[in-house]
Amino acid sequence: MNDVKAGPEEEWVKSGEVRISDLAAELGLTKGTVSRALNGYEDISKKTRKRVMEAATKRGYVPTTQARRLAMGLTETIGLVLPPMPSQPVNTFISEFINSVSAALHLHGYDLLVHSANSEESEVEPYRRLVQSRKVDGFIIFRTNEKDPRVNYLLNEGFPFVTHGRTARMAEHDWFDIDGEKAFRDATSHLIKLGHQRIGFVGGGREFFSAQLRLKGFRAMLEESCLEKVPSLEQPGDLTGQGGEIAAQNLLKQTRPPTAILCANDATALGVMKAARELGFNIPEELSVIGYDGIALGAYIDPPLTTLTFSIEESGKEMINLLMRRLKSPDLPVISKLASAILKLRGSEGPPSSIQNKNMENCL
Amino acid sequence: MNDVKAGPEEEWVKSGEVRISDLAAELGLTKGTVSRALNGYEDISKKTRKRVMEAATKRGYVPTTQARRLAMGLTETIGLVLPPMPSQPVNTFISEFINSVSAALHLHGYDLLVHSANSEESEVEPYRRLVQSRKVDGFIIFRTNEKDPRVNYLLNEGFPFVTHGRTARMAEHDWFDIDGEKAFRDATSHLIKLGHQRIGFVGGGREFFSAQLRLKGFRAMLEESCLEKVPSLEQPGDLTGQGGEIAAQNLLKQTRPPTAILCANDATALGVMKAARELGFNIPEELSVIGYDGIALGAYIDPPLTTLTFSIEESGKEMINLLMRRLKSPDLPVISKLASAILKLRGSEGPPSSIQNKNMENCL
DNA sequence: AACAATACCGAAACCGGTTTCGAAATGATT
DNA sequence: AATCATTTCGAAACCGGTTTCGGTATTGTT
Repeated sequence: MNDVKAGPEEEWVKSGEVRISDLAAELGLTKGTVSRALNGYEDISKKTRKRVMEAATKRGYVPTTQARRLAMGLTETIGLVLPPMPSQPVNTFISEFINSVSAALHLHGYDLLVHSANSEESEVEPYRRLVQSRKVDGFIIFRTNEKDPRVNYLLNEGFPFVTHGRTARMAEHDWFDIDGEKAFRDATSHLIKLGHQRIGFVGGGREFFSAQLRLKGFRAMLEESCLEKVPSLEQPGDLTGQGGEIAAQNLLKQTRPPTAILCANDATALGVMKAARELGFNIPEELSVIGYDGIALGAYIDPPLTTLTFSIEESGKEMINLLMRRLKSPDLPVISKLASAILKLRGSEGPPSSIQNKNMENCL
Repeated sequence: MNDVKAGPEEEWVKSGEVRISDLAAELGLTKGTVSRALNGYEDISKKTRKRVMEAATKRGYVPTTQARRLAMGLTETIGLVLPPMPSQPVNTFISEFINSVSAALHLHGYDLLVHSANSEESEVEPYRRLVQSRKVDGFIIFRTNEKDPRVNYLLNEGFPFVTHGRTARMAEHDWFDIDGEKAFRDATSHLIKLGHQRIGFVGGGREFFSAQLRLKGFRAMLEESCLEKVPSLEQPGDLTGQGGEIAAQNLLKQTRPPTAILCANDATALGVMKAARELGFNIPEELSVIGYDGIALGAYIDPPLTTLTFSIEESGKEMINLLMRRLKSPDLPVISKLASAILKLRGSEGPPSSIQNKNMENCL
């Protein structure tokens, strides 16, 4: 039933074994002619074109990618270098991102080359290798740092790329980003409206530009609402669960702990929630927690994690659009796209238990 | 400081712009000779070899991958097709897996091509395309089904691949797998030793072979321990959080609900825990829950999820070993590797509240 | 019917490497 | 010094396509 019934006379052609020269010989044409016929050149008569195309589909001819690419001088491949992963908690973002980028590239006939970075060598080394060996035509870069060596290298090389996230040199390259500043203004505003006056913030490392922008949004909304900025309520983190735990301990052991904590991402938020539980804080009654990333599993914990979420699929699509444009016309001016995150209320936040009433009407 | 100080006389050579013919001309050799010198052929004098290699490093020569591959008739690329992802909960496995596979491939000089499958076309279509266009030399396949069309296609085609997970035709192809049967025997045994007598099981879809094996291990240990097999305690799932919720409701609303639930994976377990909370079951006092996958973030929920875990990094490494062996010698007999999972106790299981004492000593 | 314009295809170069084969140069042997 | 074996490299084919250029064959013009 599953047999490959290959009779003795029936020649079984494994797919992909027919070359363009075979086709040409079979048709009594030269491979140049066959190539032009298949690629829609105008100097081929309708009759021959039809003959060629029929023979091609009949014989199952598919051009060998390597040869085509060599001849045309392009790789039709985009590189994506994974950051070294010391088994970070919630990397669901990465797989979804890869998926969407890959799908978007496929629509343009491009392939995705995923490369891993080992932590022993310089961050730009993988990029250098891929550029020098001409394995890719461009790069997708994510998790940008403010001063990003990868960006510096590629800009210097004049090599096409687009980043997910802004950098110090964002005026010089195409980028896509989520408006984290606005997102955290929104989240902060939401907490303030609930009655919170002491709000903690757990950031990412200073190196992550996006984490800085989130902090900026947080501060801006505090100021706008006439809440004093308390330095001890701003804790650094590292975008991991463990970092969240440590930061939360620093926040909650204070004599006047915050009634709410904003976290630079969901992994951090999970760590914060864990620490809070261990210190006896009920969420959300005694402590509100809000994350950022919208990881699906935040909906399965108790209480479900309120978070700022955005469409990864759309991110991938947009980035590929930017990159394809750049590949087509390398000299076009730099453009960028800023998408917004939305606050997804799931239950880990609420009004503070002790409502410290204070005149919140106006700043004056 | 970051300037590229390119004096007027200093020619700035963008990396990768020097071809083998340039090198040859510069050295007064032919490109054939240069090629052999660089590739360690024995018919090159030490003197010229040294001369060539020095010039190569000095000029920063790196062979163009496309040309090399075309000439050598191989792609040095392995394909990995991502399953269509309707934004599943806990896909942290995938990104870690990609990372480890990519790193392992890199050691062998291979690249990883990640392709996405859209759900509208047949499951094998992406594989067919990659094979026909000769973009890859082999495949990594994961999440196998018992009757797997991808495996059928590739076996039929005689195309190299290795699977993560067994299939009905596992005698015909190389595979790597975690011994899920043993893992679930262990987990079941652990629960029984804790005193549980009514243990529920939430499986994966029938199509996932691995889920079937886990069920098998569960049943085997029940029988070995003389516990009766209660059909209503075995619920189907789909390896998602939502599936876990539904299954848990079916289990916990029974007149005699189980005191423990084994889940085919962690995503399912999260759904089970959510449903249990909503139905008022305390974990682990009134209900023990055990998952499978060892996702890092299971440690951050309350209670931390006890789970069966294994090294994804090792999985990737082993699979690449199998695949490289196959590529080198296509006619070697099929081999496989079975690794074992370990039970990671984190706190979501414990003795049942009402210890239904029954003679557990021996089966007689 | 002679000539120009157009349609169509073959021939060949090319992309940038690798590999085979043979010839020249060198060294060893007698 | 003549012969043979080795070492070393050049020449050329090849991988499988694409693209340019030029030459027929065909059509259109007067």
